[in-house]
Amino acid sequence: MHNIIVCYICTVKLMQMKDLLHLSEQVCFPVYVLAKEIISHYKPFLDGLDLTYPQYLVMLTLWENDKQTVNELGEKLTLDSGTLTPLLKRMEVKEFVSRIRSSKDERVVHVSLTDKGKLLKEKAACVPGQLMESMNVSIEDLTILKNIITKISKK
Amino acid sequence: MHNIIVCYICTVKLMQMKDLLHLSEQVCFPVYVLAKEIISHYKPFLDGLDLTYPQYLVMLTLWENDKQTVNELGEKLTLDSGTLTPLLKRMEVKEFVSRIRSSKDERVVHVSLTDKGKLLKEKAACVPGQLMESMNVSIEDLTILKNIITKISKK
DNA sequence: AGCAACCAAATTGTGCACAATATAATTGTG
DNA sequence: CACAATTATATTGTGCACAATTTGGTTGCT
Repeated sequence: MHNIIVCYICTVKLMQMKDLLHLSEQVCFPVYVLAKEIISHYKPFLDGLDLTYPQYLVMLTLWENDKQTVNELGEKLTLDSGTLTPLLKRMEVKEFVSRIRSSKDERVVHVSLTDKGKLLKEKAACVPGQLMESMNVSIEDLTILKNIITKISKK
Repeated sequence: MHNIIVCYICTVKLMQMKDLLHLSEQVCFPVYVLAKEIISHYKPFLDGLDLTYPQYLVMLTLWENDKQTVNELGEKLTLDSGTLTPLLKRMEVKEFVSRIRSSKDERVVHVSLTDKGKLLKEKAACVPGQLMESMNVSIEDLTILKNIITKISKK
């Protein structure tokens, strides 16, 4: 832990103005690569559940709070209807969710878990643990990553 | 800086088993969102260059080292030919790159910058600075992020 | 030389991701 | 009550991203 901190401080202190232009390139690209890496680590476990990563995110959201509108899902996952509508239709074909248009306001579509979708939660329970093992990362590192992203993203 | 470090240590110490189980979701989802956020911050600047973010990555790679094979680009950017071939064809139509099949080994395609592609480097020089301003993030935070991702990704 | 491995790109197919637009329903205002 | 503004979802079009397969070329082995 201490070594990491010393490393941060040294890196920051040693940075010259010249490097400033270069730095943002070297930061944004690794984030983009890491996101793809993470999804590829999920893949073997999610394959067993017949879910893609974005579909898994929808299931996580619904397991936490069943019956949500497309809009609510989109806000929580930062996805628009152009992405969610076809994705949810594929999940409906697999019978993990049902899409029911509201009778009160017919513009609204409610997305709910089917029994099969609810049951899948048990099978998915081991995914986080398996993932952590597969990524082979320490809790400390993950926590640092989580905190720094939270700080940067909250803008 | 010191506050952040104290915060990490406290967070790690205070974590409960229940939180540990969901740590992967608390990290992986934010990474996925941050990657999308960064690309959306690039968009207004890259629109002015008539480049998408993955196309910009190809240009960065070629500006650093002109004339590379599809394979070399794919390794540096972690993209396969199914992604790169159509992407490079679109960049060829825009006349930023040329694709020339090797005469020595006709399986190999060399990708080079056109004059227009080389000239674009001047116009792109201000992108990193503009992006930093648009994201409104400190160099210290970016450095921490970069270091922790480098540590996690190198596996 | 002949032929099996191997290799580099391209192709095909599925699934996001998002901008722009369309459609239809609801709400607010005079 | 009419009607403009707003809202929620769907649709369309473009561009990745990656797995699986194909095509054609090269290399190594006997």
